[in-house]
Amino acid sequence: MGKKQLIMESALELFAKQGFEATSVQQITVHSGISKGAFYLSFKSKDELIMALIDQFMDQFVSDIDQIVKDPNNTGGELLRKFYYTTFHSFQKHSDFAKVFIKEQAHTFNEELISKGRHFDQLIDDITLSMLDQLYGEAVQHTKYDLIYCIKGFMHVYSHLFLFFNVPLDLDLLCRSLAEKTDLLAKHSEIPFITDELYDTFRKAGHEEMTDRQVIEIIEQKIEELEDSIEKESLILLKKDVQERSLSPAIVQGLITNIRNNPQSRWIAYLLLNYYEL
Amino acid sequence: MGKKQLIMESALELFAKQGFEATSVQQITVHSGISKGAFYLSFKSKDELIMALIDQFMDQFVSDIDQIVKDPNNTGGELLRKFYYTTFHSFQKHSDFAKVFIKEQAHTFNEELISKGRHFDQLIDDITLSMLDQLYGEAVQHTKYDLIYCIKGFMHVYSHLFLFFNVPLDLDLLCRSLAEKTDLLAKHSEIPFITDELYDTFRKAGHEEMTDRQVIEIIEQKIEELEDSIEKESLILLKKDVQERSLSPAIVQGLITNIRNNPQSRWIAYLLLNYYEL
DNA sequence: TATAATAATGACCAGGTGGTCATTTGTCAA
DNA sequence: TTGACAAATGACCACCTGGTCATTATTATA
Repeated sequence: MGKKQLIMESALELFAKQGFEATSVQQITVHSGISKGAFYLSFKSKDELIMALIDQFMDQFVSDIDQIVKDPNNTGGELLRKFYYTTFHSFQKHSDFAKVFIKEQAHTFNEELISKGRHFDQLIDDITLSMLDQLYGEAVQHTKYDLIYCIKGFMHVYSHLFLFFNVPLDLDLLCRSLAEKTDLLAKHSEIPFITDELYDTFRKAGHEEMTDRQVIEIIEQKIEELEDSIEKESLILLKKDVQERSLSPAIVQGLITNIRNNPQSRWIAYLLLNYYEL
Repeated sequence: MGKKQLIMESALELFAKQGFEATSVQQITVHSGISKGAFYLSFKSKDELIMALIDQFMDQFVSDIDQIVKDPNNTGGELLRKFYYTTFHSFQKHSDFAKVFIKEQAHTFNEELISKGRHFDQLIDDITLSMLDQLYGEAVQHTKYDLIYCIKGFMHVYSHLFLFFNVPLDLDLLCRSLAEKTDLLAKHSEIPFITDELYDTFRKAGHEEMTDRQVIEIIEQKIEELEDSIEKESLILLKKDVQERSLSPAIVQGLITNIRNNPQSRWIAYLLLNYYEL
C-alpha cells in the first residue's frame, strides 16, 4: 500500500507540472526512486494510475461538499458560503490534483476516464441541486439547472485564479462574493435556458452500453482492492448476479446502496446503477 | 497557400477528435493526402501548425466581437445579447477549432502557446471591459473585473453544452438568459473580489522577458507572411529599431499602432508592446 | 524540345514510449 | 546456514514520434 501511495504522490507532482501524456512512466519511476518493474507491480498501466488518482481525490471532494450540504446546521447564506469555501479550499489544498483533473478531464479521449469525469460531474450536480432545493425550494424550480451551470462557471473561472497564478487570496471574501452573486441569480433571474428535458438529454448523452464481461472485469478489480466488508460482500453477490441473474431487483438495489455507502466505491455503484438501468 | 489551408483544415478535424498531442504528423499527412515532406514545406513544425490555427481563428473571433461592441447602434440589453450571440455563434460555426482551443489552452506547456492564450484572453477582457463601461459606466467600476470573470464563466460552461453534446440549441434564448443574468449581476452585486491591484497582478504574472534575438526572429517570420503593406513596412522599421534603437518612442508607438490595425498581426503588436514596455 | 526551378516524395534517423520478464536481491522460518 | 518465497530490478521489446534530405516528378521558361 505504501508503495502505491508513494507512486501516486510522486506522479501527481509530475502530472501537474507537465501533464499526463507528457509524463513518461520512466520519469515517474525515477522521481519515485523505484524501478520500472516495481511500478507495474503496483499499477497495471499508466492509465490505471491516473484513474486511481482521480478516484482518490474526487471521492474525498464529493464527500466533503456532500457533508456540508447535508448538515442541517448550515442554512441560508451560510450554507452557500461554506459550499464555495469547501470547494476552493479543497482545490487549494490539492492544487496539484486539481490542475491535473481540470486539464485531463477536458483533454482525454480514454473512454473510462470520460465516463468517470461525467460521473463525478453528475454527483456534484446532484449535491448542488439538493442545496438549491434546501435554500430556495419551489421558487427556483424553473431556473435550477441554469443555476447549477452558473455555479459551475463561477467555480471554474475563479479556481483558475489560484491554480495558475500563485497569489495568496482571501478565500472568505471570494466566497462571500460568490454567495451574493448566486443568491442574486437564484432570487431574480427569470429566463431559464436549461429545461428539464434538455438537462435529461445531457445526462443521458453518451452512456454507452456495457457488456456483461466488462462489468464483471471492473467488479473483480474492485473486489481485489477492497478489505473484507459489507461492500466487498455486496460486490461479490452482484458479480454473481451479473453472471446468473438470480437476484430480485430489490435485492440488487439494496446491494448497490451498500456499495454506495463507501466513498471509495461510489464510482462502481454508479456504473452498476447504469448497468441495471435503475 | 492552398496547401497550407488544406493541411490546417485537415489537421483541425483530427485535433478536435483526438487532441493535439495524440495526433501525429503522420496521421495529418495521410488525412490530407500529402507526403510528410510536403507537410514540412508548409510548416516548420507541428507546433507552428497549431499556432497558425489559433491565430487564424482567434483573430477572426476577436475582431467579430470587437465590431459588435464598437458599433454605436448596439445599446443596452441588445448589445449584451449580441455579444453573447456572436461568441456562441462563432464557437458553433468553428466547433472543431473551439474544441481544440479549449482543450489545448488548458493543457499545453509550450511557452509560446501559453503566451498566445494569455494574449487573446486579455484582448477579450479588454473588449468585455469596454462593453461594461458603455453599458453601466461608473456604476460598475468596483465590480467590473468580477463581472468579466462571471461572463467568462458563463461562456465557458454553456459553450461546453453544444461543443460536447451535439444537441440543437436555441441560441437566442440562451443569449437572452445570459444577458439577463449579466444585467442582474452588474446592477445588484455589491461585494467585489477582484480589485484593480489583483487584476493587475494576474495580468503581469508570467510575462517573461524576451531577448532581442527572439523578438527579431518572430518579426522576421511575420514579415515573410505579410503582403506588401503599411503593416509590413512598419514591421521592417521596427525590426531595425530592435537592432539599432534609433527611433523615438512616439514613432515606435505609432508603428505598433499601424500593425495592430491588421487583425492578422495583432498578436505581434501585443508582443511588441510588451517588449517595449509600453 | 532542353534546361532550370520548384514541388513533392518517402525511406530513414535518433530518440522516446508503454510494457514485459528472466534474473537478482531481500526476508523470513526451519 | 539453508532453502523457499516474494519483492524489486533494468535490459529488452516492438512500435511510434517529429523531423530530415537525397531523390524524383512536375512545371515554367527559353
